[in-house]
Amino acid sequence: MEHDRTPDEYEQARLAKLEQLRQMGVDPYGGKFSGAEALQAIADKYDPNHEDQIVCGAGRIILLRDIGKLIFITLRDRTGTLQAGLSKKMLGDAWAVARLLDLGDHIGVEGMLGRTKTGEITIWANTLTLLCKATLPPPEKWHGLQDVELRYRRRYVDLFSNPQVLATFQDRVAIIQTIREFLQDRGFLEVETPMMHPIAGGAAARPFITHHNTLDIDLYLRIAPELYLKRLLVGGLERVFEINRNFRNEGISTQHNPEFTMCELYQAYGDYHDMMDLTEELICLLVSRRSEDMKLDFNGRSIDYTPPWPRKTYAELFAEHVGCEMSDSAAVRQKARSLEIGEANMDDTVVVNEIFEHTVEDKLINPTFVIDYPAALCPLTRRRKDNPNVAERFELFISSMEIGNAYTELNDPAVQEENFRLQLRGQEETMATMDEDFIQALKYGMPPAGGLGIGIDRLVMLLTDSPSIRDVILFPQMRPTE
RNA sequence: GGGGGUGUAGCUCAGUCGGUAGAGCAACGGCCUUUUAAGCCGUGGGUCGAGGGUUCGAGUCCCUCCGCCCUCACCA
Repeated sequence: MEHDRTPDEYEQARLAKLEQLRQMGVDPYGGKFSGAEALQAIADKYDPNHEDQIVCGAGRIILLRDIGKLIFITLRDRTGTLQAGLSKKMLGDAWAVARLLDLGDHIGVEGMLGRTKTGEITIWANTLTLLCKATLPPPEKWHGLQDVELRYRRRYVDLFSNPQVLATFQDRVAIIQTIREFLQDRGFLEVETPMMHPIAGGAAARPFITHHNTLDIDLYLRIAPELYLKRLLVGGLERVFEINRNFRNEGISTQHNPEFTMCELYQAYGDYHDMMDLTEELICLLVSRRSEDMKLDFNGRSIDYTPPWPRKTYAELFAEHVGCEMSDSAAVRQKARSLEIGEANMDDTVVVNEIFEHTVEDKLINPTFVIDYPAALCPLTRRRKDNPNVAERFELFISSMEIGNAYTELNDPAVQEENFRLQLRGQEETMATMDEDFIQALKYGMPPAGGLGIGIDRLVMLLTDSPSIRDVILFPQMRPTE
């Protein structure tokens, strides 16, 4: 539909100008433009005592004021904005080009760096080079692009018309860079493991299925890199991490996108307490770069990241917020019924977890480590030595969102194999495949280790006060338009 | 999948009780050599998301469908 659209009056007008430019011998799509300095750098070197500096800049026209024989243009590049003054007298033949400029075009100008009567730093152009004629108009200059659907579908327009959106994605880049540096400083090696898995493992989620023609096998887009990163532990990469996409074929919401970015890391000879220390240190570092007092607003609420963060056991939080012990099966069942949880066909552990998710998680606003999960929920986790029903696992909650998930990794191949068997029982065929190779890897010996996963998108949401995951993913998944 | 909201000009938005479809920006034409979201004069621009229904008459009321947003459910 988009392709068949007949040009509207706006596009027609610009196409007509484009044709005029071609007839004048001007390439409306320009080419390499050498010598342009960053606009901010140009503005910075303005010197009222030397208004004879010749400078060269390029950018997109975001505002245009036509005063007759003089046109003022606000140019923007990656560094900022700067005014260009185009006068009929100074441009000569190129004045004809100037008169055909529109909002959204890219141009390059060269000329003297000066000021206007009102003090605005301005490049008084001697030459004007058209670098790209835009044949569709930008959104309204006051409000930018507001329509949420269009913002996601045409993120390129969102980015150039809403400066705050660009700033958020620049923040995202900086955050991820800081995470990389933090981990590299601690001796973690960044690796890339397969995105296409013959067996979808490392998490319980419905995978996307694809097919390799030559091998004639189905493959799954990975739901987690965990099992491959642990193979690397076996291989001797004692500190390893990966920041990359996971794919889960599940619901879409303000906290879920089918593809999302996860940072997973593994540290040999560590445990989940080390992972808590590391998580707290990392996130506090990120927060400290954006906040003087370790507080950041999210969704209209102030979140206090001041360490140390509480580390409370699952059982403790359950008793505190639910009002009964999780071991009290009768009370737990009664509570479940009062929450309208269909508990009849569920194991006690599952019922407890349902109640936990309904009752406890939305109370966890400031960063909180929930530790020591029921072992039955954690097939990849080592059990506590003093209590085999409890797994050495934590989840980090901030603003009721699960931000991190970590364990002391299970490295006993026999226990791992048994856990897989229990997990596979009763599951759908597509998800029920034993990863024999992973068990084999464990048999060669995986050092005891702490492992951690941090949901990067959700973390960026918190750090940039973005209420939806779509606001921190450049191209969120949308239903295609027909 | 359930519930709620929303869809009007390129963009941002009004549109009352059912009675000729509106504004700003943008566009087009004109004036203007120091503007600052430039200003002034003039002109054009609509499948009111799609389809059906009620009505003398529907942007408005009803039904179906579609997109998007929120929310619940689902979701180690």
